[in-house]
Amino acid sequence: MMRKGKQDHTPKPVGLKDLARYLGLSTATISTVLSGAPAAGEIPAATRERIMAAAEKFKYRPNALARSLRGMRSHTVGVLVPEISEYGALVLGAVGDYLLSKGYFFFVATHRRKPELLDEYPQLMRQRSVEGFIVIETVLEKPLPLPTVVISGHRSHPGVTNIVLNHDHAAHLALEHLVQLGHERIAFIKGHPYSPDAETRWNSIERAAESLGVAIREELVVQLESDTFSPYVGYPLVRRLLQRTRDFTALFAYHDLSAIGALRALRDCGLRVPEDVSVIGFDDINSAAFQIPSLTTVRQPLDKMGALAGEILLQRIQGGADPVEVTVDPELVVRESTAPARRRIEIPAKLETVVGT
Amino acid sequence: MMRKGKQDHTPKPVGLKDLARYLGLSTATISTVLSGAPAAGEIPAATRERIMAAAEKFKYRPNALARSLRGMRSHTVGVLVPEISEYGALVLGAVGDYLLSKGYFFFVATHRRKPELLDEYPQLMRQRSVEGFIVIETVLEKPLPLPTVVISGHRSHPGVTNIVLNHDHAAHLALEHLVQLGHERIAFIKGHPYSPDAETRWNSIERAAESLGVAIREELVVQLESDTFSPYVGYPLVRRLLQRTRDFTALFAYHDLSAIGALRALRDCGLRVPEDVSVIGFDDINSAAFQIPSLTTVRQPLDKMGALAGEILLQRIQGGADPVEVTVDPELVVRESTAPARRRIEIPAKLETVVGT
DNA sequence: CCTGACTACTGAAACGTTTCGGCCGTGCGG
DNA sequence: CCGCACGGCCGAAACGTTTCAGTAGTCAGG
Repeated sequence: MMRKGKQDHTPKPVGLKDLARYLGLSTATISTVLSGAPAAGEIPAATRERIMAAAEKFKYRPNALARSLRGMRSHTVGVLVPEISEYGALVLGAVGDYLLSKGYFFFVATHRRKPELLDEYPQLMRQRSVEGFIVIETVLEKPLPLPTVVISGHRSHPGVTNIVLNHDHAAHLALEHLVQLGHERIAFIKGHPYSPDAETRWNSIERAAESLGVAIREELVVQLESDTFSPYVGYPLVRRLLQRTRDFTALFAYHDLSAIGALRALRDCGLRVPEDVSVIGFDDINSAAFQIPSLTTVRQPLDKMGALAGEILLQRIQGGADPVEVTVDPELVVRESTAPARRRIEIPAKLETVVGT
Repeated sequence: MMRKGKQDHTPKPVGLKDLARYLGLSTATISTVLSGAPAAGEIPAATRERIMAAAEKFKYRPNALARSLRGMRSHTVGVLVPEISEYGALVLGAVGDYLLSKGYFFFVATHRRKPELLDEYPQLMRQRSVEGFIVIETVLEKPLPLPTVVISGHRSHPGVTNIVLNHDHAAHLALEHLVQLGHERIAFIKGHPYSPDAETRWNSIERAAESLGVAIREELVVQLESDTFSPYVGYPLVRRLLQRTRDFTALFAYHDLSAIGALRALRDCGLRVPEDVSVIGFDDINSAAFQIPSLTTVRQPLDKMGALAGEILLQRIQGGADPVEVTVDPELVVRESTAPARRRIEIPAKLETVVGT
């Protein structure tokens, strides 16, 4: 079914001039009153009310473009995100709610990790007069030309505020949990080389491991490569790991996403979680709780981080405080995918196959 | 750590006037050339190149606000979405990619299903001169004052284009699959009363059921109520259902989300999927494939729907074709959560309890 | 030498606000 | 009756573009 052509073009919206003509006043006066400028105090209440009433009557809506052009304040910020994953969605939602509540709108651009897009979008946004940037899960090669708040970015630049998780704390929470359950041989999934969090978190894990007396064994560490943002990221990796060795009782994944893929890979290889292998994830995305078994994980307060990013950015835009780094704390969420380590069975080599079946 | 005050304010960007002064030309000429207006043909190549070179040299970037104000074209659209769920994220990503590729930017607002926000945001967006709206998964009470494309909205309004799944086809695919596996007693999770898709889909299910000779039993139908967008939506519902009766061999959920919750509820009640109960979802969100068991589902081509919405909206903005409804086709994705129905065990009533244990 | 056509531009208005300096009229003190 | 202060409002510029109607200058044709 089809309609033809353009429908009735919206009737030209009423502007300040129309009101001025109607009221027999100048646009200056009306603008002063309606925009609540301080000078509005000099206008007698009677006139003010006349103006209000007329504005109401004709449903006057100020044109934001003109206002921004004149005032050099656009009340708009740009949000840069690699893609809208479940992680990104949570942060984006929180950022958006905060900004909207403060009268700011925002442009979103997904740069898909392409350097040329990551270059271009901020430029385009600046042409559109955004007042600042929020950058999610993205490595910034150089600082942007406006106030910027980066979530999980991990790169110091002059003029950008980083919001980061306390990874030392996070790594410690997770490993401590495993150690308390008696795990000693722990496998790890490291993050993608391009993931800003990956390196930081890995360093934290190394530190935590050392302080807890856990050995990190080369042969039990695998690294994410593939670029999809489905749980499939973890799957082939863990399959390959299991082909090499099954000599571990716990797996600490980079992600909930990769942990979920790992769950599946373990099961497909005949291993039970958590009886044979404990799995712990990271992030606490919505679906983590609804895996079978439900996923033990380290929660990042993504909503808080998003709201915080919005708050700090607006502060900075208004020329306020200008923190270089803000740290938020993780939380360990224990569910079903972790359990006491299976007893290390000391078996004479010749019996091993028997027990293995 | 803190820095003080506002840092070096971005140096005033160069404008047309600056170029004009530098080149000894008028802003009119420069604008004509740089914006590629048809009249640029009248300017000799030598001058054109001089202008280009200067623009390049001073990194001239036209101010989009001024351009929009003058030209009454903002190259911006507004996107309205209840919240950024996994469903919304996929659509939003696709919409965004399409729009960005065509030089459009977009504002996103999450109305959280609050009527007052749903009223207010379109107004605010119009003040910001958006040229049209894309509305996702939202019931529109009245048409918006600009070209509008609605995804999964199901409400006819003059001037709005609906993009909808072929629900008849979808319902038929799903039920046919179950019937072919021998299922006769099928439980259903109906959508929330406020979900635009819910009613349409339910009607389709009724039609499909009739044409396939499947009886829909009142006592096997439950309806979503809660408003979270985690898989938890399905959980308590299915628990309650199971308390009433276990006399069904398959469950057709409204959602993948609710299906995932159902998986968990079934397992918690000691039922195996798919051996005891087959489960089929809807949407095919990313995590559907990575449940254990992986979820059989009816896929909605969300990315396609998003891109389509963008495409149609831009067409309409340019005064082009104006379809009232566009239908896209679902696809059945068979995974592990469905299997042949367990044999109906004909039991004398007196033995029932025994068998039940 | 005048006319007209063409080339290569320019001037200025317009888009819808905000804002600052100024202006007019009234009332009061002197 | 004059001057001044003040209340109440207005004019116009400015924000950075686009675009339309010109207009100087050149050149060919008559």
